Amino acid sequence: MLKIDARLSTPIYEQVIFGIKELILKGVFKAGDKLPSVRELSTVLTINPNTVSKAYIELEKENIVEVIRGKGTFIATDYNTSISKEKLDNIIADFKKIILEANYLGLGEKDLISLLSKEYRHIRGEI
Amino acid sequence: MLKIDARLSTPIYEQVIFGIKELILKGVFKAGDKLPSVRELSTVLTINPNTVSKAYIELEKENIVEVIRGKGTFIATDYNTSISKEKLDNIIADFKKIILEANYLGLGEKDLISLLSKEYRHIRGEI
Amino acid sequence: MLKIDARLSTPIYEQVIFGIKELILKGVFKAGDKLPSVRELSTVLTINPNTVSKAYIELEKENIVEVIRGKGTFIATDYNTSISKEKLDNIIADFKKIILEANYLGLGEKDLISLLSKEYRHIRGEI
Amino acid sequence: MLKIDARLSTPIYEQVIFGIKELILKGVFKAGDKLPSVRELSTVLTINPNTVSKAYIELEKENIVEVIRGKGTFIATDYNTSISKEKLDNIIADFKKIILEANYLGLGEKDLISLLSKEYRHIRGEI
DNA sequence: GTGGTCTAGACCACA
DNA sequence: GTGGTCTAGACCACA
Repeated sequence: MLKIDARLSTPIYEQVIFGIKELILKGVFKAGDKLPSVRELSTVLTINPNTVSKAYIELEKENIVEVIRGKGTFIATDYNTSISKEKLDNIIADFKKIILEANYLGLGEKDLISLLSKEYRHIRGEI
Repeated sequence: MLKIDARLSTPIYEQVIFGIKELILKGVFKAGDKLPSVRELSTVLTINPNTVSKAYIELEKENIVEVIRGKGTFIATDYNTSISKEKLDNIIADFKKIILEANYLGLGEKDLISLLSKEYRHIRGEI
Repeated sequence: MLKIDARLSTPIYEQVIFGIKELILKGVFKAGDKLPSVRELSTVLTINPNTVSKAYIELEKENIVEVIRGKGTFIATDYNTSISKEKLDNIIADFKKIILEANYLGLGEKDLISLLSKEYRHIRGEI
Repeated sequence: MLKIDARLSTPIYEQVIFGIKELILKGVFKAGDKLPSVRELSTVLTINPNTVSKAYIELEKENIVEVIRGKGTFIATDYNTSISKEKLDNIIADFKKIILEANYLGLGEKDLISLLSKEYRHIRGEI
């Protein structure tokens, strides 16, 4: 399910973070579920344990998982969905970059909205 | 017009690249226009000439500007707006990241489309 | 194996690029092999790390090597040998220059073909 | 006949040199013929007079033209076709680069020989 | 004046 | 240890 490609410019630990977020959004992981251990996941993905650990720590900072010593890492039960201005600004900055990039592909506003909706359907598993 | 923030994690040369793309999209720079020289822009932005040069070289590789030795750097006259699969995939991957991120801010499909449209209006100068 | 001559007009980073391409063609480097690190090669060749880095980045853009952050630079496993019109045109333009130059050395078509074949044998190590 | 493209990486003065060499090889210019004046040619090609001048000076160094003060520039009558080791080495080095480049386009020895012959026919006007 | 290459070396993220 | 970014500044070819 979770795929890692070391050749991508996206750091591996970020790929792990997004992979887990995707599995949560798709409902594969639910609140309270136990995540694979650092060692386990690093073995399966053939990546460095430090890299998995870094991803888990980051996910904990975002209140998405809870690390309980001696027991393991679990999907947090209390989602913190308050909108932080910083994160919202990041999304807006990302949209800006995408818009500028799309312009050179001949893609306009309607095209991007269409792509965005399509990606939503894709993640929801409708495609 | 072109602002650089060295504190951002986005590399300075990328900020220059996006800044120029934005000025083109806004119509400030038009096909055939001469960009500021490497030295000039580096002085104005108080960054190193090499950093500006790196941005210009990258823009040239994307066919957005033409570097003419001994004369200067100019906005390309023949836009190459063919859709490359690679670049389209990058946009889709970016959307995916945004969707996953937005989910934890309590933002759904409609919210993101709204944000995207708003950013378009912003770039077009309507806001 | 890889020789750099700073006195040549050919930029050092291009000499590195051609040197590595030659080692690949000769079979010294094979798909998946790890190249020397930027620091290592810069020390061996007594050139600046930035210069080696520039060569590696260029080789990556040509899909000849894969740069994996934190791990190293590797010979690409999936060769992309599709003929791009642009590159083919470059070769033809180079041939044209050579023909014009050869004409003033009293060298004609047969002489050049002979020289070309000889160079092939040389690269294959038959000479 | 003589075309200049400032966007190419080949310096303009070199394009002028090769253009004139080509016109000689094609027989358009013959021994003793007068070349256009520096001003004339720079006006026609809309390039800097210094650039044309640099090309003529270089052609004179190669004994291909003779600059006679107050009269103009003429195609030399005594071709110096002696093979200089330096120029021959340059051609061999160029062939080496082409071979390495061609390898990544999937072109081998026979393909290059074929391309070379084709370019000869093209220059001779057979195509 | 213009961009291209290079050095020497710092600091950083990532694995 | 690995590559990525950046500075400060030199020297060069070209127009």
